[in-house]
Amino acid sequence: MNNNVRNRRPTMRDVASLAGVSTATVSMVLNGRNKFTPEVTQKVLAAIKSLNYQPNAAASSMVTGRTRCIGLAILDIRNPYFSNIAQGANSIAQPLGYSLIIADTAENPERAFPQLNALASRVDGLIVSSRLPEACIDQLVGFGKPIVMFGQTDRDEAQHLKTSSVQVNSHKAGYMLGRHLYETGRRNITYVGFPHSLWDSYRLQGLRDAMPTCAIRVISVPTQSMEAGENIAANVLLDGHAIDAVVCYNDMIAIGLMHEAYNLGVLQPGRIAIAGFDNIPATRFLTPPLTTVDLRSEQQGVCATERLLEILETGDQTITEKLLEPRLVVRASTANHS
Amino acid sequence: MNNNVRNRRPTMRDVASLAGVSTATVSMVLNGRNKFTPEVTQKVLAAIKSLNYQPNAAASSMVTGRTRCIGLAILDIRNPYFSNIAQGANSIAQPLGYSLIIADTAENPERAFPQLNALASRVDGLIVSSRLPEACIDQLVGFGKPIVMFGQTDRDEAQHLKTSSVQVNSHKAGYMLGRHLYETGRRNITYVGFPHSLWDSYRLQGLRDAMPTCAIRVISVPTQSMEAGENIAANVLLDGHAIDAVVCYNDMIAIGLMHEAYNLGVLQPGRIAIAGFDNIPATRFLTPPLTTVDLRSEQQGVCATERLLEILETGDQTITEKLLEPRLVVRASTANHS
DNA sequence: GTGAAAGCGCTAACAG
DNA sequence: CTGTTAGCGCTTTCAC
Repeated sequence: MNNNVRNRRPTMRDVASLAGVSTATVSMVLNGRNKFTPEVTQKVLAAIKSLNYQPNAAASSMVTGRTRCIGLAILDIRNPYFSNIAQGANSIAQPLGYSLIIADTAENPERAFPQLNALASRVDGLIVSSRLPEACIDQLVGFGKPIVMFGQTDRDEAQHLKTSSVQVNSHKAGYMLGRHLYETGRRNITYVGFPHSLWDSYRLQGLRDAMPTCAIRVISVPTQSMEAGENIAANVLLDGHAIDAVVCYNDMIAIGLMHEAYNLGVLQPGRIAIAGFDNIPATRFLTPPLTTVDLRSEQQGVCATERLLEILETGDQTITEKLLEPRLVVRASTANHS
Repeated sequence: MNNNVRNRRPTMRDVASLAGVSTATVSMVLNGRNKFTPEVTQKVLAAIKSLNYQPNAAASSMVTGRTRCIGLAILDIRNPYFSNIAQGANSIAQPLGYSLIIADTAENPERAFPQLNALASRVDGLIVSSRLPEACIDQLVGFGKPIVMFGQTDRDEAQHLKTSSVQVNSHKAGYMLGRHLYETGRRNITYVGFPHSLWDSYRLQGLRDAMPTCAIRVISVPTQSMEAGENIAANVLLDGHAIDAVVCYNDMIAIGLMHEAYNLGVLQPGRIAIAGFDNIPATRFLTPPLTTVDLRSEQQGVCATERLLEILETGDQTITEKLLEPRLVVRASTANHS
């Protein structure tokens, strides 16, 4: 009556009694602590196999205080920039036995906060990529779970950074693209911005600093999507402004804008340069291929996860800032045929 | 000494003693069970806020036996087909308070099994999209956690389905595309297949059935990526075969192939039709826009999650099959200018 | 080297 | 309507 298996999932106690050892032994065998006699180890393993025993993660978490889950809060999993981050994060987390819980906060922006709350209670630490209200970040920090942010620039009253961060130099990214356009003779630039993003103004400033003698016209779009680029194309290209280059906040917008520009028949190859940011995989396969600045999205995911796991494993709470260098990727969309 | 807060995170007991009630009351207030006097509710809420109390999800799971997490096993989060599935799943799970744990099994195929093991122990149920070895599926089923599969076709010895499933009619998808090509006068088709996928042969058979008098040449690629399409393009287009249409296993392959075809200069608009499957967002923005068959990826994610949550909430273990209808999306890449 | 036992924080009976 | 209490399954000292 004591090693019965009933209908419920087998527990460690079932394994222990079948193997004729104590639960402590089973636990230690599973976690590879002490060395036991091969005989005991064998018996335990055999019992586990025969019962098809699966440890209960919740019970383990409760006593260890660790879930071996990490949370990844991103804006939109369908955006390749974010799915690359997720991929990079997963490539680090998975081999170390950590699972990734992904929270897509765009789905329901007004519910982002409760969602992140729920997330925070299930994970050992968080990687936060979305642009969140400061109050939200403070609250998250208040949970006491380690957080690594992308592009963190906020500081507390004493100008201390609140969390470790990974960022790519947005100003430099804009500057590199600006230089390239300037050097290929472009002087009349329109920047299609996405002011909702933290990084928007840095990219624009980089552009400006690269071509200080040129005025840059700025037009904004409400979402970072191909549709937004498509919708804004006519405004950008057909309102009578002299233009020889359009820089978009990201590749998605650029793709939509470029597509619609050809649709409208206002774009002759080589006349108006088009460029974006991110270097999403599709950019290389467009006609013409799109010039862009690679923001190392996958590497961002890798670095953030490495840092978070380091905090988790070592307890080192030092606030670090990792800065990644952008890479200019010149393709035919900015070629100059004039 | 009894409502001290020490250094650790506050527990429900801290809240209870600060509010001057019992832990049961706190628990019930939080879970919205009984109606308490407004006074008690207020005190509890105030204590929670003042301590910044956050419930411990592991402890709750242990007693309820439910984690409110669901696992999503997909092949590659960077593939828009899969990220759309994830998006659809999230749109259902998130408002109901379920978190999504995403396992990208392509990262490390030989480790897929331990990874899914770890996943299974952390979730209430699984949605499995990747093509997994049958033994792996059996094992997953053996855990006793509800599973919903995409495109499940395996049956046990008695020809019973093992899990509920959501699928899109792949044969019909192929057939619709085949009809379209046939009706626009295409007779010499090359199919660029991805035989590793379960659905590959159904799509091909659908094509064949739509044009029974035409021989279809089949060429395979090893991965479902734009690079694979790019690499195979010369083989497909330059080996002397008469061709007037190329159908690819999916849009990614088609995008790569079409791009390289223009690069090679072998594609005059309207001469050779190109088409794919999935209707990923980028297809609409290509030059020319790509004809494809929409496989309702987001809807697949929605339906699978709805079914899984239904199983979880009602306990209804009936094995169901949900069949989604594909939609042909005709665009310029198959226009006939001859 | 191995077992006994004390909880981890929470929920859900059951009493009151 | 509210409090007491018994575990959920596991890890981890601490004895043996």
